[in-house]
Amino acid sequence: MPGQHISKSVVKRLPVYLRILDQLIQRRVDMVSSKDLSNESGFTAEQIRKDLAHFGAFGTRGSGYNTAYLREKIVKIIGLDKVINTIVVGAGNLGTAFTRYNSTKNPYVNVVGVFDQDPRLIGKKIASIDIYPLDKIAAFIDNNNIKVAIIAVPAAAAQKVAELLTAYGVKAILNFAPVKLKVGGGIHVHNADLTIELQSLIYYSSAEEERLKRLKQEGKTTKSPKPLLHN
Amino acid sequence: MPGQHISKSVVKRLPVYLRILDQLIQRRVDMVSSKDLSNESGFTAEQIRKDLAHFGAFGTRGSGYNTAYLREKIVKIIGLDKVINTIVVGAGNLGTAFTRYNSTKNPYVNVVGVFDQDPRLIGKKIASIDIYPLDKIAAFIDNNNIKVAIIAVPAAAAQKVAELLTAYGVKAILNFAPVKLKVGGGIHVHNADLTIELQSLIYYSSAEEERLKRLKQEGKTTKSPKPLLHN
DNA sequence: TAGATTGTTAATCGATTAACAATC
DNA sequence: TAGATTGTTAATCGATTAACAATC
Repeated sequence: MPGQHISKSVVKRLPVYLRILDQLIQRRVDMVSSKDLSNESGFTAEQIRKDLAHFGAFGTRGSGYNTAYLREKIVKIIGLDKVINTIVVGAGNLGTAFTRYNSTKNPYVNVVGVFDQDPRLIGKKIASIDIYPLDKIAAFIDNNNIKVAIIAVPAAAAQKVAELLTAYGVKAILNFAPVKLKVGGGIHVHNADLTIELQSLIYYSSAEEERLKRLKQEGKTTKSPKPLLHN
Repeated sequence: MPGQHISKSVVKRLPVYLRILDQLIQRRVDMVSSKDLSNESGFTAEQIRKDLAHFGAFGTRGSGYNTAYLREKIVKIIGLDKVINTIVVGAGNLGTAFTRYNSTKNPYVNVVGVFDQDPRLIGKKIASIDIYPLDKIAAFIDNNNIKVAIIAVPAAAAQKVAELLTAYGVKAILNFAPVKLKVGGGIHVHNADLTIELQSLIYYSSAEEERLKRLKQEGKTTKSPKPLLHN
């Protein structure tokens, strides 16, 4: 049933399928069932079939999916069938690591420039990618038709950077800064706040029932403080 | 209505509330409404009230939530009311950047050791945290009662590391490696696959309807390849 | 008391799971 | 033909949104 709007959950799973297909193709496996994909991805076979069915009928009943064919389809669905150039804003720990990591691990997306306001970094390189001053960013986005960018600047600077990026045509942002960016309609922001990822994990590291029970106990003695009349 | 099981979506939002409360407290704001929290977080006010109501009644009708009081409650709910020590496995780009980033930006969780199998790194430090050889990890987890760990090793090594960690009592893992980890029941894994985050963003960087239409067109001419009989 | 804002219940929406007919 | 596995429809589940009574 292709045609309708695709949910975020589905879109987030597509690159997982792509990664698995790339691995299978490299191992010269040419057919794969939804059951196999389930084993590799952790998603259920039903869900995988349903996800793919949103875009078309790519499989063969009785035998599964041709890996190369399905890969090609998914690449097109995501939009990775042409060269994708991105920029990283912020050459600190995260920006640098992301740039390096991406250059070796992500065959589909290129970081083509890194931007920072620290003059001492300008002219240096990260994984052979040049670091440019922040005030060159507008021209760069324009000249290179950049549609996707990574924000890896401190929280206080992120909103301004987001406005700069979107003003010059960036449509999608991967945001490492711990702030909710306010962007216009049609702009997609994906938050990758590592502090939050780690903190929410803590919740699961000790028995949750215990903790909630303890909290409940305390609630009986502690009272929610009365609001002060002033302020 | 406190007591029941809390969904993942709710748990993921708690650290966001915490971060905002910390900021408000620092600015000496002492009352905050769900509406205010909504503005800062991007979640709806109704959702925020509902999330908090899972754990108790922390607000005051008519005036909102006391920031210090709510912060204290959330800290306890997540389990951040005592010192949380974690370890990072893998001292490559991502492991190093994460360790540095965490030490300056995450006041609630400490990285107390970094592990790597490369002998040249042993004895060095990252943000004043020692790098230890991988074969010291079991004793370290034991001695320091580590319950949470970060995996930042190559995909091929990640499963083994996960098994090692969980065998010695780690209950929650933040996984940067691009593989689905197979872990036993009761172990929580949070995947932070940066390649996938970025790739799924690409989907939103060009008009989706256009792309899907084009795909549909092509589907009419290209046929799903017949499976070969051999294989 | 009037105004504001919570906590909670009910309605809606969306996503996942189950089931199975279609078909290779 | 028999066995396998897809694609799709129906049922279930869970999460979000809306509405509002409670109450500070």
